[in-house]
Amino acid sequence: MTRATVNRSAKSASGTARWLDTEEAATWRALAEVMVRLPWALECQLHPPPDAGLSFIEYHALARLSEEPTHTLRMSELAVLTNASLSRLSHLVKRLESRGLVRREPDPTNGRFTNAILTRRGHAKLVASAPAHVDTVRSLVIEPLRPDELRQLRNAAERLLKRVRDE
Amino acid sequence: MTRATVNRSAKSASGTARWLDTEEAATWRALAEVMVRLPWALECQLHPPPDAGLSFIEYHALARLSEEPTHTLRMSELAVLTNASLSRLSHLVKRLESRGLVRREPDPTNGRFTNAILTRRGHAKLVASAPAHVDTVRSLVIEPLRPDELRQLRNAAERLLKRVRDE
DNA sequence: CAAGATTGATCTGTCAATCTTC
DNA sequence: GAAGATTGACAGATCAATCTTG
Repeated sequence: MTRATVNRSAKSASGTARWLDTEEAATWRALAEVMVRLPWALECQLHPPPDAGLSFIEYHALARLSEEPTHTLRMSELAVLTNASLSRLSHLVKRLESRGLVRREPDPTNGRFTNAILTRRGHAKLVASAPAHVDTVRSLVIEPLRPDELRQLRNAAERLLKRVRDE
Repeated sequence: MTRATVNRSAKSASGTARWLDTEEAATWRALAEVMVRLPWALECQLHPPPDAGLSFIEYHALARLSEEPTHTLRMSELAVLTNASLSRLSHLVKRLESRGLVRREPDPTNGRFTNAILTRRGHAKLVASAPAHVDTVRSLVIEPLRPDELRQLRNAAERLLKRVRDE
């Protein structure tokens, strides 16, 4: 893995190694565990046996396509929207295509672009999966928190994102 | 993938599919993006090229071992502490062992258990990696938030964990 | 036979290299 | 030649099956 091109400037201003205090460490541990367990729980819910389900990222790729009036997005746009690399998305869409959930064709306007298009079957699959998935998100993320706590969570998440995005 | 044994009861009480409102959806999107980007940023920082670094879970496995007075934990205990399956941990520790960072031996007390033991080299590797990693965590998670916001984040994370743990 | 641990097949993601279109 | 996209080799995770010890 040579991911290191992505993140460089991740160093504290001082340069000295200041340790986390008890409270900070507890916060970090809780967040780190959420980052492992919550995605896992959602994968489990979307992948019921016998396995004809969707992975988390497959679900969101279909969902993003369905939000477009034309049910179409360029591969590069879809990659950004799903937080995936173009390479990952290409492999992913190839699999979805082989299942008949998505179709690809070159953009008539500009042959460099590839359009990913949600098929009828893909849309049906999404519609069939969405209610249970949304129920799970509601149950795991929304319901456990009061409205003010939800706002606080959103605030914190957006602050962290701002930092992690422009590293 | 047959992860579905893990999560069953993830359904809203009503059973009807209630959609997320705008605010809820924004919260969920922000959290979902954090769950993708933050782990990735940390992997990048721990895996500098040329790649002799540690993955996030490798780092934490070594860290957990180092917290034990004997630098030793049973495989099954370490699996729980790192939120990994025993199978995943077994593959992982085998790789760490081949790099000389960890050593395995059967528990003398009870041959069914395998002890994972941090080696001198493993400890050195951890000590060498820790400052930059902690700096990154501080920069990406601690510094962007005020103390009260940190407390709110911890509170929210722990509430979500309580729900997701006993699904 | 149950608990702890390991193994092998398979699948998905990463990286680097390549192909195509403008 | 650069941008968009794809490909193939490899690394790591999952699942199911297996091995081992008590």
